Amino acid sequence: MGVMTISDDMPAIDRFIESWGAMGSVWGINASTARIHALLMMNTDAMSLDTIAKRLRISRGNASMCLKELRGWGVIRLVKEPGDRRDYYVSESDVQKMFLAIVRERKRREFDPVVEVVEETLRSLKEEAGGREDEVQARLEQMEELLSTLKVVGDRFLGSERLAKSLLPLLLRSSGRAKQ
Amino acid sequence: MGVMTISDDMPAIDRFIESWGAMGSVWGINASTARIHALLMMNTDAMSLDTIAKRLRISRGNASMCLKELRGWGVIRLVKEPGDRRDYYVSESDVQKMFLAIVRERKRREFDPVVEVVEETLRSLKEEAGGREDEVQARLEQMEELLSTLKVVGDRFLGSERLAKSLLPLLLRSSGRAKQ
DNA sequence: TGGTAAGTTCAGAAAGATATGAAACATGGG
DNA sequence: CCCATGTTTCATATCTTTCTGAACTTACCA
Repeated sequence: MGVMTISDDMPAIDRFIESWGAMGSVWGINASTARIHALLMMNTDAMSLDTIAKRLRISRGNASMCLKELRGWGVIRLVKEPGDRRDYYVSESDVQKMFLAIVRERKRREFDPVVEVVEETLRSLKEEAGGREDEVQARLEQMEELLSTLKVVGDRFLGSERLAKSLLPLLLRSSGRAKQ
Repeated sequence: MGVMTISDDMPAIDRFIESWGAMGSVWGINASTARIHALLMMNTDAMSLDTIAKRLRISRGNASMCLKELRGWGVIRLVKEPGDRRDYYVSESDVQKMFLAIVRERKRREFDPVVEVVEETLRSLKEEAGGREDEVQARLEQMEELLSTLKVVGDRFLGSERLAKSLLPLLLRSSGRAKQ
């Protein structure tokens, strides 16, 4: 059940689902969640929880939690068919938007708080060390710089939908590698 | 013993070590490893495995493995004191360079292979779908675009020391799952 | 009402990641 | 050659994350 290995003789759609699952763990989303996401992206028609769970061979409970998470990221949407009590799900169609939504949210809740603490401790260390210990002071400053760079780039990049979207193709073009 | 919570009344240096440990898990390095790294960054003089393990209250075995990993990332260096059989370790002094070394290496061994499989499956899916199914085709193309953008941004970003200051660490977090 | 077909939650099982400590391995002197 | 000292490896323990399945809730309809 659940996650399987990717082999050549399975249908392309399944290979995609599994590889997207692996992709998920690269950017910090668990495999089941990413697999559901992949499945919905490849299905234009809405799917019920039950169908999804059966298709991916995961429990209904797990599917329910994953769908909740995906709803939380805003990358899927619930649709109701009239005269049917079931909840059906479709993927938002703008893939880049989805991607940004996830990255942004993860940054906000995982990256930002940690960086804040590190910065705070760096400040105390600098104070404490006063002017002494050149080498250490230099490293502290380098680290502060690194952190603030990370923060600024992150904020700039993720701050605005428009900026992010227009920035990406720009980088693409100037890299000299024609896309597609 | 080992990892502790960060509280105001502990010395700034320890607060830094612990917070850098947390930072580590944001970009996919386990806490012990990141803590050792922090300790070495804040110590200009070389430290032996034994001293490190005692200082951080972790086992010598664990310390040994973490040091090995850090050597693998190229962010610490082994130095020998004449007339002493012990191995001493010092951190490379350029923090940004270290950071880049880690991110670059993680990209190479975790991000690139996964992206490659996803791309391959996207290609087969496109072929398979032929011209039919507009909506799905459109999504496939969007995803290909997203992937190639990520790749290009990553390469460009990591290719040049100067540009290379962020984005990927935000995206790349492995939770340690996809080793080597 | 009671029955049923959903959806959600959550305690605990299973899987996975990390850490320990002791045994195996190395090496440099006497 | 053997001891002392230091390092690495690895089976096992611990801690964390993910998943399951059953209990619980809700909404509809006869």
